[in-house]
Amino acid sequence: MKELEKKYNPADFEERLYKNWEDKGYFAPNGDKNAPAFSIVMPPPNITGQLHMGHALDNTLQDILVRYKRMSGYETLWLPGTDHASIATEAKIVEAMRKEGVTKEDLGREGFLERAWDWNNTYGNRICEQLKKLGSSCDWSRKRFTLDDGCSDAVKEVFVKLYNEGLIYRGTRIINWCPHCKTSISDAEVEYKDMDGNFWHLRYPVKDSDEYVYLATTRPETLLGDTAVAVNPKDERYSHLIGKTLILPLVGREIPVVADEYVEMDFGTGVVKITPAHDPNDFEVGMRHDLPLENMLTDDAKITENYPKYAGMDRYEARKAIVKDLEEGGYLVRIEPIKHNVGTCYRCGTVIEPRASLQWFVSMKPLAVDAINAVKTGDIKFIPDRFSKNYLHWMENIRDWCISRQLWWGHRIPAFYCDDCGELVVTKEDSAVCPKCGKAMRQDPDTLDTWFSSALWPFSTMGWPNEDAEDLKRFYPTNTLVTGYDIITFWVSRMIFSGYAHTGEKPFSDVFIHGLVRDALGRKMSKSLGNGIDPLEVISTYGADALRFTLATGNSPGNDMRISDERFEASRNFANKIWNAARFVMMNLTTDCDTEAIDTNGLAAEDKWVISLYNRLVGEVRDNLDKYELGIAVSKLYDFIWDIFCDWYIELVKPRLAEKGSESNLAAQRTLTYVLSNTLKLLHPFMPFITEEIWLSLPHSGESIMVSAYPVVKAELNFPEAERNIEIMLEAIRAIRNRRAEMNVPPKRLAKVIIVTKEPELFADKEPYFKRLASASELCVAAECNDDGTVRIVTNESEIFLPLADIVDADAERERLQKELAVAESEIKRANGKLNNAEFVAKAPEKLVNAEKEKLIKFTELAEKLKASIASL
RNA sequence: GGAGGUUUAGCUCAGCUGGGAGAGCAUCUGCCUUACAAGCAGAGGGUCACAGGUUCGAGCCCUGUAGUCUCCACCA
Repeated sequence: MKELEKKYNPADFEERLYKNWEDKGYFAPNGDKNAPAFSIVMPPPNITGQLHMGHALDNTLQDILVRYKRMSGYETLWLPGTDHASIATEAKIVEAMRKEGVTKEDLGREGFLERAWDWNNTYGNRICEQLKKLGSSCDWSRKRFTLDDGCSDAVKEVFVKLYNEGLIYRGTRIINWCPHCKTSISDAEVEYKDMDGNFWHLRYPVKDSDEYVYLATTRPETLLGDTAVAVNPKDERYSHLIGKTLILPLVGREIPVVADEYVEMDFGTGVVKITPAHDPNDFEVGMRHDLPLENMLTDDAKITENYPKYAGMDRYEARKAIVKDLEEGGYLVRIEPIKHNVGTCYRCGTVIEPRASLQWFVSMKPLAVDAINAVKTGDIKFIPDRFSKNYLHWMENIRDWCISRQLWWGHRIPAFYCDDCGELVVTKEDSAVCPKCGKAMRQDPDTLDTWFSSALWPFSTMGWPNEDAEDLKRFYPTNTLVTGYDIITFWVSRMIFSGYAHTGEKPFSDVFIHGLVRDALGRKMSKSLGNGIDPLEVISTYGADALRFTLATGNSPGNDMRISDERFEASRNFANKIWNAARFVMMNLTTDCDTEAIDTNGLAAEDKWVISLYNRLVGEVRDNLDKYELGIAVSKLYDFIWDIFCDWYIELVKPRLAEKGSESNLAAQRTLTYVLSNTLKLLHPFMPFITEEIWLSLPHSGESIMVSAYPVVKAELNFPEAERNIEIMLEAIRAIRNRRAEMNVPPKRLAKVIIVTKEPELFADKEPYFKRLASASELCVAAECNDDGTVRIVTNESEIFLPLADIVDADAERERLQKELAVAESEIKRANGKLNNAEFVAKAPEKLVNAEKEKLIKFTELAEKLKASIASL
């Protein structure tokens, strides 16, 4: 046992405690194979990342669950790791290189990868160190990386497996191309944004005719890639044109008019230009009509050399030039400004260009079946449930997943080509020899979508594909996944189908969804806005516990939250409150108290009262935690600690603490220590540092609060009579304080307190409390009181008289009592109204009807008392 | 175009299966009462967005309207 520093200063101990926990190995599973298992895999932060509020929230919630389960006797694993974040990391490194005047091509693939690994070795661990400051109790000895050998092996295994099952294929499709990142991206990685644009209304001449067809486009430069114009086959306006030939303006190419159901007759002119290489719908039309693919853009969105006049122009530059030429050639009919949605790259914000390209895809429909069932049957639950609707909608309308990326930092696609005979081999081996001609094969240069490896995270980290791996057997499927709603499609959905497809089991049972952290104005925190609050700064100013408390409080599942400095300050003040309460308890400890159990013999009513309330709190907190209501749990702890324990209980026992050595004194010490120590345990998952620091200073058994047992409800700790006894006293004290404050009676001006009650035993021996807490000079419990010049306070259980003749204004007193009488009478009216309502009496639960009856009696008595008081004035 | 969230005190938000509206911050009043001024004791402040409906009873359930935010889809 050691003394606490006078001032709460989290910086003094947080780091020391964390190091101790880690050194003692508390974060690792405790090896108790008889206990039930509980596991969470951490959503791996990107190696490019610095800890931001989103991580802080996500990991705080996970840590709360994990610490709770660990203390509740589960063998617990929280498995951490990092994500190589292929596109984000590569972009970052390329940018750094650009400043040095070096390009990827200068370094070559090997050189670039070397640099990327260096970068990972230097910065990849940074965020893990930051997570430690937050108090995250994850098992760092099991830390994984999506690009480490084990994860890479799992990726190859899955790729080969799905390829052999025909669920991974290579083909030419329209994909989303980011001209800045120079890679394909998946549909999920496209963000649509509202932008101003135009409809350029054009006309294309019909060959050997004076006729024109009129159509509109938002991307006039794609005219270069047109290989047809389409109309609806039922459209009589154009039936004479079907099969005719048009002359493509500016290019002079002859293109056919085709008939296709895809064209809507009512939209625009009912004529659509078809650019199969640059539009997904046009691509489909092109397939049906066997149209050529005319790719008119380079990989950085410049016009290809096939069109010398525009070659090398950027797509927007070309747009201007082409519009100008169309106008000059008489092909531009008019320009109509519109607002429309434009797809952009989720990483860099560049407008994406749909582009026909040879890529690898995962065939999603067959894989989605189990993933849909899992959520429909409740095998996997979203918390809150409403997110399952989002998820299902997405899964049920899923399209094939483009997984190849034209990047170097990532898992290289395990496919090999024979340049001689064109043979393709997909294998886990690092190299391949052509089975047909025996020559060395060339590996596909592309890498996989970064989410391909994240999708396997719950089991690749536990040793899969080795199905005998210890962790896999013990901790998979995991219990809960904690993540934000913004990542359900990217990640959660893909883990779910991958889990079923590769392990035959769900990856997790519960998906606990939280919202985004926003600034005080409700804006998403972002670097570009500069409105981010740095969690590390918050930790150094207010402490990790204050940060965690803030994030856990007033936050309900799935909803966004706003945070600001005032809230951190309030949380820090709470920590300070606990700190001082603990110091007070320790100051008064003269004997070694048992914190695991309490002998309730010889306890005073207030001791039983606080223990009884504590005992109820245990049940409620556990219940809330089990239902993922973390915010509710922590606010109940806050109320109990501050209001009940500090403001009332400690104040109530102060007089007894002066009577050193008495039985009453020892009982108070026992109660203080027991309740404080166990409340700290309840609070530990939320505020691990301060609870440990104090707990270690109190009498305790065991090495650390974090491996102590989470409190359980004990039937023998319910004391309803003591609760009533104390509540009635508190009501009287509150009423006296109230009245005195209203009358501006200074606290130092003491007054005799006379209580008239039918249950005098309730107030026996209560004088010290009224003296301390209600400025009483003495307490008289009497059958009646007719003193003049007294302040009268009427409560349900008693009437209280305060002789303050010199400051009492009889008229004011009368007026006040009249007001209270009016309130009482309205209550009577209300209760009568209910009880006279036959339907209420017939249909409402009996308990409620009885409560109303009791109220009626109470307020009737109260009104009588008030009337008598007024009459006697 | 479709779906969902949200609307509660001046501000930020809780309010768990329908049974008399809560917290923090801010404001006002009085207190350095020897754990804590990062504190203590009090006070004021809400037609629970609006309109209907179900119910004995609605902040909570249903329908509609409006504001706001988000997701999905995307017609050239």
